[in-house]
Amino acid sequence: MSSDALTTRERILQSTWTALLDGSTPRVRMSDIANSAGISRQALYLHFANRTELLIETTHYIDRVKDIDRRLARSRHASSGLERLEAYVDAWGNYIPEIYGVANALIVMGVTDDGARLAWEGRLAAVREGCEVIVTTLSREGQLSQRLSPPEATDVLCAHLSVETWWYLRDRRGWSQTRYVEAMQQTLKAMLLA
Amino acid sequence: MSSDALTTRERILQSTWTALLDGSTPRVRMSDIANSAGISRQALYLHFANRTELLIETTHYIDRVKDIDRRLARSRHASSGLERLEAYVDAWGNYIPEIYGVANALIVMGVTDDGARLAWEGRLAAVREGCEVIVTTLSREGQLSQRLSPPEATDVLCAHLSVETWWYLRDRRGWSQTRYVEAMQQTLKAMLLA
DNA sequence: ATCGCGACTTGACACGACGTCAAGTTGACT
DNA sequence: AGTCAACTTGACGTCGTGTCAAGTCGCGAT
Repeated sequence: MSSDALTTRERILQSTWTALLDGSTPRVRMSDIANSAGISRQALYLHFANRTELLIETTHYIDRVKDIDRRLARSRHASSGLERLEAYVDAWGNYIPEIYGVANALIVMGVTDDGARLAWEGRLAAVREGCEVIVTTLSREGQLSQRLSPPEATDVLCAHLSVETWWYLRDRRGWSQTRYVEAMQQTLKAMLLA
Repeated sequence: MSSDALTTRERILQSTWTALLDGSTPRVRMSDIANSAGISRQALYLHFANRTELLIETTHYIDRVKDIDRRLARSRHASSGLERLEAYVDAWGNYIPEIYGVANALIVMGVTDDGARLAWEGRLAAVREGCEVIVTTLSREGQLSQRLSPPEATDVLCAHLSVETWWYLRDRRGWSQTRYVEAMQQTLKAMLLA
């Protein structure tokens, strides 16, 4: 309970995050996390039921530390759909690098683990909601391209903002983070606007 | 050697393919493949060194059976860049469903297995080459958008033709295969053309 | 001061999947 | 009849997850 227990828990979450992020170990093991947190492997299970739960809690920890809500506020308060789109791509596109390690682990685990899959699907659903608001706004303003119905436009927008696309351009093709955001804003506008 | 050995090998490859495709087992095990091929698990290792090699050989088997070269021929022989783009999206977009199961297995394995990662990266490189030809043609014709440099346009094209994007739209959002191809052709044109 | 308790440790074990090894069996060709 | 390749059966080592049991340690309440 006391402040000591909280500290250990947070040390575990922090270790998990950094271990997933630095990528020195391809598949981060429970023992890696334990070592880096300075406790025994078994002690992890005193704080988290299993690997899946630890990963999910780590995403919440990151959200808390990085204050995702504040980042999205600008998009929510934008006046036009176009501004909304740009602000959203900026906020989400710059959030991806923060959660990439955990996201990737959840995606990979999702193949066999229901908990991991559900956790990641929750994330995707949240992103899709954001996309839906943007598309609805654009549509109401008559800005949306005739090529796509609003639901289709939402899907396409969401698909192109995927972690996988970010990873390909940023990691494999060596794009800078700012160029990624900029190009995404431009190409998505070309794709979605009338 | 004789026809019997060949038959067993092909039965294994066929079993691997269908097992990965139907998705009833989340992570296809060597024993699943062996059972479905009607041989013992150990006998698999008489034909393939390990799981990775089996998966890679399966991709080659599918290429042979599905005749990927013939499918891409139309794109290669197209006269204009625009035609090339449309034919390529059609060919590759309709090929994804065929290889999806194996692709996914390779991607997931690639996290820990170098062989699997290299095999899948080879695929990506081949797709990127195709994209590069299209972009070069468009650029030579003066059709390419000013928003993106040719290498950038190639990256963007390749990223949007990813298996992951296909999977999201087709599997998670329930798009039909024809709608996927059609929408991809349209949105990519809007994105890339001047 | 000491008792109890919660946080943590050490060491052992079961399980599932991959991969390996050794000792058969089987069937076709010579 | 003998050989050889393909295949089988059964056992084993390895690695990572998750569980269990028996301890240690420090701290706060009585």
